[in-house]
Amino acid sequence: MVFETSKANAILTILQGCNNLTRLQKIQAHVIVNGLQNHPAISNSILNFCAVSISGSLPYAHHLFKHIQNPQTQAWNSIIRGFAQSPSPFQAIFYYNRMLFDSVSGPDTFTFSFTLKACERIKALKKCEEVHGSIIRTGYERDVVVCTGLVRCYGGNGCAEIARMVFDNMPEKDLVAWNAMISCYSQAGYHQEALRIYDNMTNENVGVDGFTLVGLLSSCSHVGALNMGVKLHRIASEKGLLRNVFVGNALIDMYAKCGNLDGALEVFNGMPRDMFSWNSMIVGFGVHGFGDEAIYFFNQMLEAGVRPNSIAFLGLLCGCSHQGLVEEGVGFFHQMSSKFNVKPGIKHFGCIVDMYGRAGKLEKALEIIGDSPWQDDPVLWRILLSSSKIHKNVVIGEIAMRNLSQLGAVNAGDCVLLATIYAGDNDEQGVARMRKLIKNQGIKTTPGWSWIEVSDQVHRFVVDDKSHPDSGMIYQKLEEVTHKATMAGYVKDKSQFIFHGSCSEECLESSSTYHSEKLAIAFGLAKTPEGTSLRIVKNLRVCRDCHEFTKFVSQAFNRDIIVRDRLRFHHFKGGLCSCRDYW
DNA sequence: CTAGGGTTAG
Repeated sequence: MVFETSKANAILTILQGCNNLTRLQKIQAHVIVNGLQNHPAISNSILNFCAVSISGSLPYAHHLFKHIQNPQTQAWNSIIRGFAQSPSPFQAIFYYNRMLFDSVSGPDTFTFSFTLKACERIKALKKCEEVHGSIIRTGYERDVVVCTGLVRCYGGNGCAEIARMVFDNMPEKDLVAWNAMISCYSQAGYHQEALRIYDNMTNENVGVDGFTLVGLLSSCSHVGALNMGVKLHRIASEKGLLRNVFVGNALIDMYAKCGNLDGALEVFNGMPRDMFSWNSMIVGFGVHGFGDEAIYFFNQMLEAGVRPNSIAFLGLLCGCSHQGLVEEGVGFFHQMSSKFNVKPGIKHFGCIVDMYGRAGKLEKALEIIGDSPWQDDPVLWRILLSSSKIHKNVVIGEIAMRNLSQLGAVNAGDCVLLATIYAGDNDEQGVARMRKLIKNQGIKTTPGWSWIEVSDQVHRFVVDDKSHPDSGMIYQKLEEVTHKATMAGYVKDKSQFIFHGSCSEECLESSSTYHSEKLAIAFGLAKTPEGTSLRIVKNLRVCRDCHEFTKFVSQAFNRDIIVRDRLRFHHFKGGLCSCRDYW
């Protein structure tokens, strides 16, 4: 077929400036009048606009595509890309399959990129592996962009190790590829690995941008790596990235999660803000138990014209609950639906149950669960059990456990909580029953660990850890620390296994010796200058013995020790803890 | 002459 080149070129130019569908349809009429509807570049351009542009129309693109005879690779790419970024990415896979099996046009790097995006979004690991195979067969496995897509796709499907293998095999890596690897680790929870990638990166001289910093800062938040975070803050400042909201928000979160709310506030005050910025501040105050501040920031957010979403309320309610602001919390809870049109989710109900429970109103907490749509979920019952522990209430504790049991959801932590309640009631048989339950039912325990950051390195410890290179020194130091703490008044909880108030799942892992945070504390004391604060992050809740230990250590060594456990922050200072021994 | 990487909660 012969086309009139000058007319075709004119139409292509007009198409490039097209920004809405009505206009496109007028151009299309023009195309038909001139007999150019089968001109490849023109039909591709129209198709691409419809499939990809925000003002396009995917259903219309779908319609157009059906009428193309023998679509070329570019046309397939447009339709695959359109569906990959649409609410139904599986359609992209459908077109990819058709392209491979029914079409003479072969896939290229673009095809693979878009298809991988779709696999990532719908979590299609099998398809990802299959596409990976095709990439190797067609010889595209050396392409940086395609490999970056593979890294993300494997990472998003929970295969960080395979993502890393693809990454390591890339013949050349640019900044985007490095950033993808960092965010893959960070989102998969491999925070130490994410931070380690940064060291490799600096050796390779690829530079750093906002994306790099955001991924790294997110990992710093999770492991409480304040020193590293501060270093990244400095880099952001040098590179003029402090006005980048993504970077700013990641910094706010990092400071808040590392227990430095002043730092968070300082960043917050010096940047353009969006909903994330407000939420990070509110959540930050909330998890530290500063309800008044969370409420203040919530109101400021409203004044700034930002509509609160469910996360803002989560932070707000968490703060109210930990500070004991029951009336305020319940008020906000009702306003969620009545005033802000935010539907309370299970987590919000959890805050309310916790709020009443913590305040000692256990019957009211029980009533809330009964009125909630989540009686069949273990989460709320578990919170009730935890409240029963704080108030040593055997009756409600047993009700909570019975419900957990009926749901088949009893875990080791639950048994420990109830055993602790029994122990406080001097019910040795009750404790023995819980111990037996765990043993006979083979209930799984979560392995406990603690992180501590010393200079730029994050060190991780488990119970009775001997794997650290400085292990010998650490145990020696621990003896000294225990001795000094004892001189200050610490009495070791000698009972084996959750008697007389020990209450962490970590107590199940070992009948004696040292929980992970004691090792982290000893290491921190040995490796940091006198007077500096120690920051520890652990994945389980602190047990009574370690809590007492840390209080006396903070006094004996005159150190602030900030422990972030699974649920909240404990600021130890001068022999006292900010949780006032309620947790 | 169409690609790839970003923050809160969980």
